[in-house]
Amino acid sequence: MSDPLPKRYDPKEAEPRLQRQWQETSIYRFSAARAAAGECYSIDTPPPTVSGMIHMGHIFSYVQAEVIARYHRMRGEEVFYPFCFDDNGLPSERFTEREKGVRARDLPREEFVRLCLEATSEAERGFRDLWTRMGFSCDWDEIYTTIDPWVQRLSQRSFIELARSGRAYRKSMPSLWCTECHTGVAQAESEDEEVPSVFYDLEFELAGGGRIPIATTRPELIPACVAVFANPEDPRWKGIVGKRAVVPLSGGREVPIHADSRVDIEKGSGVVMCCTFGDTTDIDWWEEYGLEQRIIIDRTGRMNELAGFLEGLGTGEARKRIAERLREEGLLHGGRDIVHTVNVHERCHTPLEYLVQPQWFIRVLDIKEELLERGRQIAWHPDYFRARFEHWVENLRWDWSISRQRYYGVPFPVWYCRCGETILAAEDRLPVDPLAYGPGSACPRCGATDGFEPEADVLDTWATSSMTPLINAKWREEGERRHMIPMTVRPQAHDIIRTWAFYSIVKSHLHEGTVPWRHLMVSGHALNPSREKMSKSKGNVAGDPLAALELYSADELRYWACSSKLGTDVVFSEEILGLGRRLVTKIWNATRFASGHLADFDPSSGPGKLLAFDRWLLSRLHALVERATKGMDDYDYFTCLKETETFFWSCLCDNYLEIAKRRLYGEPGPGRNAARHTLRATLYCCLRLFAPILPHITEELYLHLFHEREGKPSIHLCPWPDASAIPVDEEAMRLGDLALQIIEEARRHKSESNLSMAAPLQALEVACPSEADMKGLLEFEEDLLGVTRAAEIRWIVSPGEPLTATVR
RNA sequence: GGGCGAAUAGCUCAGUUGGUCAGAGCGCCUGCCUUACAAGCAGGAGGCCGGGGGUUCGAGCCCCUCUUCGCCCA
Repeated sequence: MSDPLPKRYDPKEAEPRLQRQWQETSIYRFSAARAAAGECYSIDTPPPTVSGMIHMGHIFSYVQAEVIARYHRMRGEEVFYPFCFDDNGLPSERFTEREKGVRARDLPREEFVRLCLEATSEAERGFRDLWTRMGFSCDWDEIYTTIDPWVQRLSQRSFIELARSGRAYRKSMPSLWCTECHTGVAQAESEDEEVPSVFYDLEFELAGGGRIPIATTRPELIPACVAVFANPEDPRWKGIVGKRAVVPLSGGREVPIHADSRVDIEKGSGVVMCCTFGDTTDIDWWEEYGLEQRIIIDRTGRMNELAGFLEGLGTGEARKRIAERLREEGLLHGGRDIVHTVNVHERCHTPLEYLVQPQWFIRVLDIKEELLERGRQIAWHPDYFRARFEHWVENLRWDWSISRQRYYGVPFPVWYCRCGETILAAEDRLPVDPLAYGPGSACPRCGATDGFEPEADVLDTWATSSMTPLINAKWREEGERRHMIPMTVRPQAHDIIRTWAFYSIVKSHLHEGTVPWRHLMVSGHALNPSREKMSKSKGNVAGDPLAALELYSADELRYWACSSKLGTDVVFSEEILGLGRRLVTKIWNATRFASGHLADFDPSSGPGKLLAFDRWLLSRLHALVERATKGMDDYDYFTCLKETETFFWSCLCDNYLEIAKRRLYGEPGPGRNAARHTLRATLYCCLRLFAPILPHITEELYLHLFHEREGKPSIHLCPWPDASAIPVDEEAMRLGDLALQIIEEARRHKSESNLSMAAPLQALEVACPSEADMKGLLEFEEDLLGVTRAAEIRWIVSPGEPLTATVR
């Protein structure tokens, strides 16, 4: 046995030491062979987006998943817990631009990509250090990034397969465009934002004379006006339908007036203009009524020559300018300040435009039902988040746009021949960058061998990161892990249900005809003390994990991350961290005490005859293990933590330890032996129940007190406690609770008399409800005398009355 | 406008299928150096479980409705 434990636990010294030890002995290494042979618990680790922002939200969500990983490892399952990064795409580009002080479009593409690789790999080192410092038990040998060549190959293979089957298609059609980022975006990357605006009241002239009022928030789109609409039910405007309206400031250009029920009678004047394209209704009308297409906004958000005198202006400036002109012409009758909802890009909050560009899409609108069914085949934790997914799928109105007019990403393995043919790369040439290489074969349609135009766009990052379940399974790669399809669980936060979860379900459905995972573990957000979603930019400890690790131990931060039920948002609170510190200290002190009494104890000698209070504690422990295990099985680490904490503090420390002291300090004998056995078993059990959440303190204490006899090199390789191996004695449990009431009364008396708990008592008089209970309670007498310091207990029976104890 | 959560002690939250469920921790008050722990221990005060209806022998728990807050989507 090693030296006695020091009086204080020093996590700053112990945690890094233990983390080094875990790494050196590779205790978390994944064994593919064992996994294929037995039970594999596979985790589709979320690859964090490398955008330089590591914040407490990461810690919060990843700890929760990590705890579950540790639990299943202790259950004897082979845990596949890789680590990975999503390091290409817009967020990484933006990060690189900030970090390196450059702008992508000012640099040669290759140069920019090189800078991106540099910046992201630096950021990844930061992640890795933090992950290690938090004690995360992922297998660093199973690391990948979404820009790794083999991952690119896998992503391109997915695209080619979808293109071959017609599931992916290229089409020039109106789609969402960010004029700030110069790229198309998908519906999932847009969000609604309330912005103040002006509702302008305009007038259009009618071709045959007369005027009609039209209200709009976007007068700068007037040059793009291709029709005017009124509601057929609107009595005010029955007369104008079928006539033609003259577009203001257009030199007399006329557009048709149609009736359509989608016009809101209540809003504005009840007459609206239809432009190329102001909103999705404009797009619908353009298609259904075969309207002209007048594109006046270019990729950078500036007005083009079709906009006449507005040419060269941005939309905001154009709006002001045209409003002035309309007022001069007497066609503008003022405006009202309003707040309305605008569709903006989630990354930069720029209002999105609808531009017509050739884009690749993955067709999903026709398989909504199948996707909903896949959603139902997954066990969601908590279950109510499934509704978010379903709601999203039901309300989808665009196919998934996967073209990004950017630089740093997985290239489309595609060339276009002059004859119009789309040439897909051959499988054995992947990964391929068409900007650097040709297809390596002749055009299958016209036989041309050169003059191919490479696709310059890159794939949406989600097109690759949606593959993570298949990347983990090394899909159609050497060493493919078929048994990991589907994976066991995807842990993620609730904000990316519509993106990551949704796209992953799409890909697994299309490629493998199955769900990507059996379970989906959805965590909430970490909030700062003002209940806002956290961000490091706020510059406080609450947002910065590295700053927090200066003040708190990894175990304390983990305690905080597990201090609420899965799925709920939680405030970063120093108070909760304080509770974590309290618990760690308590565990240390209790074990230090136990260690003094267990140093020379040989558990193999057996428990001998257990006393009543020993049986009471073990029965309570049995119930605890059942509840804690059920919690963990249901992804409810919080219940496991709280139940264990309450048991440990109250049952074990406050009561049992105090009760057993007399025996532990006493002469060797059966009573002492039974207490040592009970204490050792209970403590070892509790440490293991705490181990997934508090891996450092429990490891430190395990190594000190249990390692030698239990054999396993780490508590994290020890088996999770088995409730069925802990004896239950219902009667001892019931009577033990009654006996505690006697102790309570003695304590109350001492407290109210301002006496020390060590103060002796003359006598306790205990009135039992029945003769039988009295007989049962007599078995507790020796321990009761010890803990209350009473000289004697006088037992009487008061039939039918609740038990009472009185100090005499 | 639709969906999903939440409303329980001053604060942060537990309360599994309706019947010892009126709970925990923090904070507060009163004591206690008790041979692990004063970062501790013992004791105490604090709530008609958001409002209103209903079902039931019985409702934080189920149903309806209203109010407030948060998130998601239009």
